Amino acid sequence: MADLNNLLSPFFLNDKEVRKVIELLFFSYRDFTSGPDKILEKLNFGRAHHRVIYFVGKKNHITIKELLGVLQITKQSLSRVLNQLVNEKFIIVSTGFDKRTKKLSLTEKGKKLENELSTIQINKIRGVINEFSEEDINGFKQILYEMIEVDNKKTFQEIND
Amino acid sequence: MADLNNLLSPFFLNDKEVRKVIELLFFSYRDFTSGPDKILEKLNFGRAHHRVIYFVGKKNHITIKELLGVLQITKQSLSRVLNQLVNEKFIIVSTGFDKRTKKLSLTEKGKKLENELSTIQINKIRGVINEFSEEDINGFKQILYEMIEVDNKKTFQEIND
DNA sequence: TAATTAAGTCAATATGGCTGACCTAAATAA
DNA sequence: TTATTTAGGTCAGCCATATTGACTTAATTA
Repeated sequence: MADLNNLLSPFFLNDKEVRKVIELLFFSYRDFTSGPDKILEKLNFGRAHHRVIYFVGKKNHITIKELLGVLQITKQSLSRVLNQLVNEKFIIVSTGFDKRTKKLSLTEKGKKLENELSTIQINKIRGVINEFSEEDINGFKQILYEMIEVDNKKTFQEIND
Repeated sequence: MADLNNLLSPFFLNDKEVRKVIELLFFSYRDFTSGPDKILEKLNFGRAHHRVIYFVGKKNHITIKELLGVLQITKQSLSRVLNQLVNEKFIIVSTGFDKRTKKLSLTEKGKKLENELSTIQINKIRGVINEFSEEDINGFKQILYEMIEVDNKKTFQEIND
């Protein structure tokens, strides 16, 4: 009977309940980014710098084009932020096999910052999901994944090859 | 034995897996806000306007101070956005019982826009969670809630009285 | 009456996006 | 081989959203 109920009409949240989810996303995402924001501020960096550092750390030798695909900003926007990171020696650039391309890597200084920023978010997530079951955590990840648009799901898969 | 395993050592995600969660949050939040962003653009509004409209819609007669508490921005930042919304007749202002305070409300025009924006996000969430069990959805909400800082949990509770 | 509170305003600054126009060098297709 | 496409860069200007600091007004509360 319990299964039947679920088969015939999936669990339904009314508008009021769905709005709570909207708010949970807003509040949780803001607090999720606030930790790194404080560290970045001291370096006169912003969240844009964090994203670049994160994804260069994620995929060593990532090209400008790939990075633009992940971040979905214009190259002019990326350029300003990336040049700062290169000038301040958080990132080094080398030439690819295809000599038109450039490969980005974190320097030791960059790795140190990446680690500092990511550790905050990793610990935050770990602290939270520690209290939940494997099923809850898998459900959480799956729901977030399904909220991503099709094209960006591909991007997510690609950076996790 | 299965329970014992869970009791002794809770389900553990290694750094690589937690990093996937970081990315899922980044991608999903970006796509979550992209729908409304397109509509707002036509009106020469941004996400800041959306937030104001959302929370005024959520709590009719909200005061400036309360709104500042929810949004956590400076009153100078709020002022610019709010004045635009008032000038363009999406929001009306009245005086509170305490005559120092102001009470904000959506006009019919404001309600229409609020509905248009929220419907996109409500449908998106509903479309996703439709595929999941009640347990998964509750887990999802609880995990998001636990990611919120203590003080902001209070704010979340307050706006949902 | 004095202090506090809610709200507003002026000015300057920083960040992070955008568009448009234009350029170079390298790879690839005709 | 020439033409086209691709990867990347750059200059200029614009807009949105946030900040800090200083100051004001009016109303409430101590």
